[in-house]
Amino acid sequence: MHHQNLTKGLQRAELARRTGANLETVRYYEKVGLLPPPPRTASGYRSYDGAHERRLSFVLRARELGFSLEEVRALLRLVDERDQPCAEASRVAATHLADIRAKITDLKRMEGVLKTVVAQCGDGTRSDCPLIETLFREKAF
Amino acid sequence: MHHQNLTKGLQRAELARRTGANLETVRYYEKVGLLPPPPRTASGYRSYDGAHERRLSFVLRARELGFSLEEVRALLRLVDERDQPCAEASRVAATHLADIRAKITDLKRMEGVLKTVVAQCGDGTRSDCPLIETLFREKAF
DNA sequence: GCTGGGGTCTGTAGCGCCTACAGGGTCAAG
DNA sequence: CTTGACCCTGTAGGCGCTACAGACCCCAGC
Repeated sequence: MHHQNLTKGLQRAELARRTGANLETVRYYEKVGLLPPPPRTASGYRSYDGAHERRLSFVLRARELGFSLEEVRALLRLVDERDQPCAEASRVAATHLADIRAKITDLKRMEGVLKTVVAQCGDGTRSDCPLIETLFREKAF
Repeated sequence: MHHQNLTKGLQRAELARRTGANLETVRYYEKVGLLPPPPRTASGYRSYDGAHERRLSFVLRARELGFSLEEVRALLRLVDERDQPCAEASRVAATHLADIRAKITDLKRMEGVLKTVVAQCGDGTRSDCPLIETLFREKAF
C-alpha cells in the first residue's frame, strides 16, 4: 500500500497521520506561513521530512495550549531567528496565560449563573421559567 | 437633535444605544432571524418598539451567558410557541452548562501547563527555553 | 432655497481557524 | 487496463459578528 516511509519523503496524508493533524489543515498551515512549503516530486506531490514533522507538531502543541496562529508564528520566529529566545517566548506565554485566565473567569461567571437557574428550574414543571425570566430581567448578572 | 423617543418608534441607533448592542449587530440579528423585521417609515427607516427592545435584550443577555445563536433561537421559539417552556429551556441550559464546564476544564489544563513553563522560564536568561522545549517535546501534556 | 452634517439604507468583505468539496491528475496493484 | 487510493488546486462554508462603500434622507441654520 505505501512506499518509502523512511528517509525518503512523507506525503501529506502520512504527515497528517503521524502528527494527528487534519489533512486539510496541513495545507492550510502552509498557506498561512506556519509550515514551510516542502519540495515537490516530479508530479507535484509534496514531500515532507522530519523537520516538517517536528515543526507541525510544534504548531499543533502550541494550538493545544490555546496559542493563536499569530502567537505561534511569533514563537516560530523566535525559534528560527534568535539564539536567546526565552525572554521573549515567555513574554508571549505570560500574555497568553493572562488571556486564558480572563476566559476562565468569564466562563465561571456564566457557569455560576447557569448552575443557579438550572437548579431553580428543577424538573421544569413551573409555569414561570427562571431561565427565561432571568434573560428578560434587567442586568441580573 | 432627536425627535420622537417615547411611544413613537426607535431608530436603529437608538435601539442599539439602549440595549448596548453594536449598531451593525442589530441588523445582523434581523438577518439571521433573531430579531423580527420591524415596520418601516415611508422612507424605509426601521422603526422599533418596546417589544423589539425586550427581545434584543433577551438575545444579548443569552449571549452574555455564552449561548450560541442557535440556542438563542431555540429559547426564543420556546418563549413564543410554548406555554410550558421551562422543561425544554432548562434542558438547553443544562447542555450549555456542560459545554461551559468542558471549556473550563480545557482552559485549566492549558493554564496549568503555561503557569509551569512560565515559572520555569523565570527571567528568560536561560539558553534552553522551557516553553520551546515543551512544545517540541513529545506529548508532554 | 441650499448646504452641511448627521442619520439611514443596501450589499458585501473581512476576521480567525479551519474543514470540506469539486474537478481534475497520478500511481501502483490486480 | 481498470480500479481505487492518493495527490493537486481553488473555492465555499461555518460561527458571530464588524466594518465599509455608495447611496439616500432629514433637519437645522443661514
